Amino acid sequence: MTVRTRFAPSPTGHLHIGGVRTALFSWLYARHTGGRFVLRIEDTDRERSTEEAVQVILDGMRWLRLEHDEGPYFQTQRMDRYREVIERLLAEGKAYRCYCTKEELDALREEQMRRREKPRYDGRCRARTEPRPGVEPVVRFRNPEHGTVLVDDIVRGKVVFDNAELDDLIIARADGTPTYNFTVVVDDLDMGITHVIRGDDHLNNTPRQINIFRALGAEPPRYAHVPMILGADGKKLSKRHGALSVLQYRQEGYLPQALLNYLVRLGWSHGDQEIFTIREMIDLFDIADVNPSASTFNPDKLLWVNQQHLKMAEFEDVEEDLRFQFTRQGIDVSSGPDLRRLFDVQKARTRTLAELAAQSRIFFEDFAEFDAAAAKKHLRPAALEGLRRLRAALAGQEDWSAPSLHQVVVSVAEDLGVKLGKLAQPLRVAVTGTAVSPSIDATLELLGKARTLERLDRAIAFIEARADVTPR
RNA sequence: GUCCCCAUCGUCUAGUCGGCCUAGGACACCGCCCUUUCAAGGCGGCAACACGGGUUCGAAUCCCGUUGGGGACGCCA
Repeated sequence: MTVRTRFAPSPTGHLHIGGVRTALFSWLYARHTGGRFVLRIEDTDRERSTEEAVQVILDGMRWLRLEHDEGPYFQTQRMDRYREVIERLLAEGKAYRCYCTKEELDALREEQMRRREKPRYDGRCRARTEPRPGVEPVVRFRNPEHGTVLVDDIVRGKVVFDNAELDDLIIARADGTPTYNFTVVVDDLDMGITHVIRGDDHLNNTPRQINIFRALGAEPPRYAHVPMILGADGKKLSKRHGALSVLQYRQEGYLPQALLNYLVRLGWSHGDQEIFTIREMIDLFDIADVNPSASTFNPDKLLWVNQQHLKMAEFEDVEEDLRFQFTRQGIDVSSGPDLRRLFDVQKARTRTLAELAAQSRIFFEDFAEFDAAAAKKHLRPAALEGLRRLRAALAGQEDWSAPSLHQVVVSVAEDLGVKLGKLAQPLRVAVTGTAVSPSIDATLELLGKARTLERLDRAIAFIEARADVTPR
């Protein structure tokens, strides 16, 4: 039997970290087993579903490269099918029309809460045969009254629910549209889903869904309820608790493989290994190894994982997102160093593409002024002689590659009889405006000869003016 | 409130059938080293089996309870 998993988000907001992880687990499991991964958009709530949200989900999944093998299916396009199944259940007496008003149900709920009972529909319309004038009925599923339902969950183990705890849930609203717990069952059945991998918050829905499967004469799929991701406050991660849209992570310069790596380690591990390529995740991941306890989202670790992936990344792999960062930060990369070379130099020193772009601005644009602290410390009269000699040596330099430039700096330092640091730091501040940059030879190479000389002149003039030294 | 789930360092986790656990790794934090800056890297430090009962020669590992945390209880998904 081929494994078929699915990711079934509802387009009512952005796609956040929690959703991404269940999508990842489903995708990984399908890939690991050579199965199929289905994408389904659960948009039966017409009030809250939007076209934009659908697009955001699709864009997010594409960016993450969690490609689906089938779909996206839209529930709104399957209305006829749901209606057909509802009619069938009604005809077979497995569902019935309920004429209770919202007011009545609210009162019932309130009363039950007051009596310290679990709020649930009491089945008062179960035996009703006559319509009630003026009330459009909803359709309720006739849940078994006795016995138990066993959920044999892959990550939770066996969980038993008492049917007496469950009530007759609404499967069709007064306007005839079907509701979640029902459409999920019809879809998972029609789409041949073998493994439902979803958030822990659905565990309580599962016995109801299993009962509907049985009423339809079908065997339910296997279930795997994965633990939730909690925010720093220990509460379920949601928009209010710092759950950012996936695309937000793209904007902040995270790599999709790093985000996925971080997420896969939340609730799953393979010995002491922290960094996984996508290939390794596919090979090693098994839904049965997911642990059952909830975990807390830790932005610091995500940053570290991203840094690790950035170090290993190939230019081709990140080029698109890197260009996106430059554009986003208003940096025109059309004139300046080769991006590939820049990336290779910078990738080991930054944690995100956003940082990488920000720290690379000086290779494309002139800086407005020297960083005050850096200038005060390094652009002093004592540095003048060294900078002048460097200016002269570099002006005559033909081979503008890092190794040769390194030689130039080293020999000037030797001539001067100073340690490299004494010369390199003033030079760094002179050409970048700050005390922080890649190694000085790589910095010069990336800057190019023209920019380097120009900035050296400017720095020399700056010191002369400041120290009131007569130019020579 | 009722039902369901969970419980190892601040956080993510290792912990195969109970003995190899004086509880390992990673992030963060703190030192030191390396060093042309910042990083990266190397070395070291801090830090946990929630509590109480059992079972057993032996329990972080099994059982029960307590406590704590989370989730669900919609004509939302």
